[in-house]
Amino acid sequence: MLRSHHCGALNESHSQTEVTLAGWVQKVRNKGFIVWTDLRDRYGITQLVFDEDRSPAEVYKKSLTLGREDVIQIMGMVIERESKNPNMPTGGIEILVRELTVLNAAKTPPFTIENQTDGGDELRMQYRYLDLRRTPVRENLIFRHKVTLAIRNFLSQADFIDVETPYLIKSTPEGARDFVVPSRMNNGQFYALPQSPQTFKQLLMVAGFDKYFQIVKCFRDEDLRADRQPEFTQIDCEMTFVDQEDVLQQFENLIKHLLKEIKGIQHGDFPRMTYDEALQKYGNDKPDIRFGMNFGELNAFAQNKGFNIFDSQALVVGIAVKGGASLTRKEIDRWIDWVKRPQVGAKGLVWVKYNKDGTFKSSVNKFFNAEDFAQWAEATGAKPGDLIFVMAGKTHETRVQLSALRMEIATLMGLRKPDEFAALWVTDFPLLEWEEETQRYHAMHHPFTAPKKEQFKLLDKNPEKVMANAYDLVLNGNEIGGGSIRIHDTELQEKIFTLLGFTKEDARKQFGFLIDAFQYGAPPHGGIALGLDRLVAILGGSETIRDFIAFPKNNNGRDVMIDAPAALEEEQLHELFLKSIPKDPS
RNA sequence: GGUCUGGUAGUUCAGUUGGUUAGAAUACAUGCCUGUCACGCAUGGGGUCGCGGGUUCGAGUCCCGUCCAGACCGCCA
Repeated sequence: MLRSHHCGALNESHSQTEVTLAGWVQKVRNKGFIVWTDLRDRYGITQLVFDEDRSPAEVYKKSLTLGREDVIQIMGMVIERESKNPNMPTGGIEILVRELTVLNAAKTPPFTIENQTDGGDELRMQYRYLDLRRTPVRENLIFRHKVTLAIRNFLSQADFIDVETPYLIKSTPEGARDFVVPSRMNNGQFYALPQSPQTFKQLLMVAGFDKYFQIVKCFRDEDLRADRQPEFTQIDCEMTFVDQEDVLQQFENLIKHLLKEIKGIQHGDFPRMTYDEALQKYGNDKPDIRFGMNFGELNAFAQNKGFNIFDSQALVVGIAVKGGASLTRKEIDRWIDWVKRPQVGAKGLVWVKYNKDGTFKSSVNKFFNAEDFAQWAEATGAKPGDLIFVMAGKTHETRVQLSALRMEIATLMGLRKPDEFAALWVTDFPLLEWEEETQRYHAMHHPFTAPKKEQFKLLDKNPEKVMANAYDLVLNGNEIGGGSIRIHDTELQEKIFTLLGFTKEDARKQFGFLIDAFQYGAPPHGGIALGLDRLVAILGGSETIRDFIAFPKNNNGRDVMIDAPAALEEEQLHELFLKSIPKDPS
């Protein structure tokens, strides 16, 4: 052993014992006659003393050469400090060093290894192994470990079995773009990395495993965001002989358990909201319900009063901003500009100040009177002192735009508190969605999702009206999971494939194994997949999943540390039957 | 594919209307300092102002292009 204790272990009770420690030099404080060094490892920091009088001369001399992040080993005596530091666990003691070995000297790191580092994101990612030495980053990963462990324990106790499914599978046209892997042994053919183990977990149900889970990497070749990585981790689950209610109960219990175990929070029963209701009330199928600002539809009170912009639109809808009546004209104009940005795309924004004295002031005073505004206030829940923002336009588009405004205002007003948790289920999603671009239906969830039984007959006449037995789990305005009851009947599955525009041959080619399997006694089943990265980040009080991934990719899907992706050697391309792109002759 | 923001010392940033030798903090180096713990004090080194082109007597600053990074829209069954 290179050490007798770790760097967070020692306190006054160890006084006068001989110890051997090893770790990284966090900081050197040279006071002239005495040198203090903070020695760091995963567990903590212990102060070392090198003293002109008390230390061996050559040890003291060597201590003067120590630099940040050198890896050293020391032997010495635990002594009580003359001046103690009550802010650190080991602040009562220090080690009077008798022997010093530099195990590995370090170059000066490009940024400071401290809680508040001076390094920017890109640099930290490039030297991620240094960034990971920092306490907050390390703690995020330890936090992730705890969440993952709690999930495994919970699911295992609930009789779920962890089964691994393959990463080298087959590309399918539905859904996201696939990452593909060329096959050396099969000329011109490719594997695809799974976007999810969907079909495999269904086959495990056919195989009688009853309850399956896997904490598994999934891959999607789509553009990234703060909460989206090309490879991400799912808690993938499937259950046999269950209906929707069974799945919701099981995983509501999991999330409640995590909140209790990890955050010490007792969360009540999760509210349920249909997809339609979520859009109507929040303009969003993953609403953040921690603060009010519910939508108030104003068509009945705002149309046919001579304001043409409202009269000509399908929907007039508003929200109340608490205390917003005190906003200046300039501040309101900034919001109007904000919603007009191409990212939001609204045409404009009508505002009404509901003053503390009960009067109204608005950008549309000409067309509406106090009685009208009072009805608007009633519908949006505005109280004196609040501000009402109103948008009008096409129904869905306008709701989405107002939702963007609602979320932005809430964020800036500090209403999205990271230590407050509100989960809900969104249910009754449409089974299919009409896609203008390709002029065909596509599955809103995925092609294996079962329609609601009572709506089977609508499939032929009015497919877009059919609801699915699908559900999303939403936490603090983030979709952290989604699932469905699956189709387990060959005939129904084939019908859905047809609706999705597959020919019989295509369906056979893509999913023949599943169609076959369904003919050998497939039980009713359903499941859910939770995004682990997002879940951990939100529980940890952040919406940036990169902070909770050891080696994340950047905006462009690059790993800036190992510099991937990268070109291949000609020889390798040849072996994989891939033609290299000819070099530009110029 | 699109919108926006940024790129100046190892690092994080400031840099006015286009005008003298491009600054601060921190990091680094050297010296001083009898109990530091964000130690303090002094001194010093450190710059292809992302890259290319243009306007101008003169460009870190203005214009065009391009690369890189971040946030968002599209996309993500």
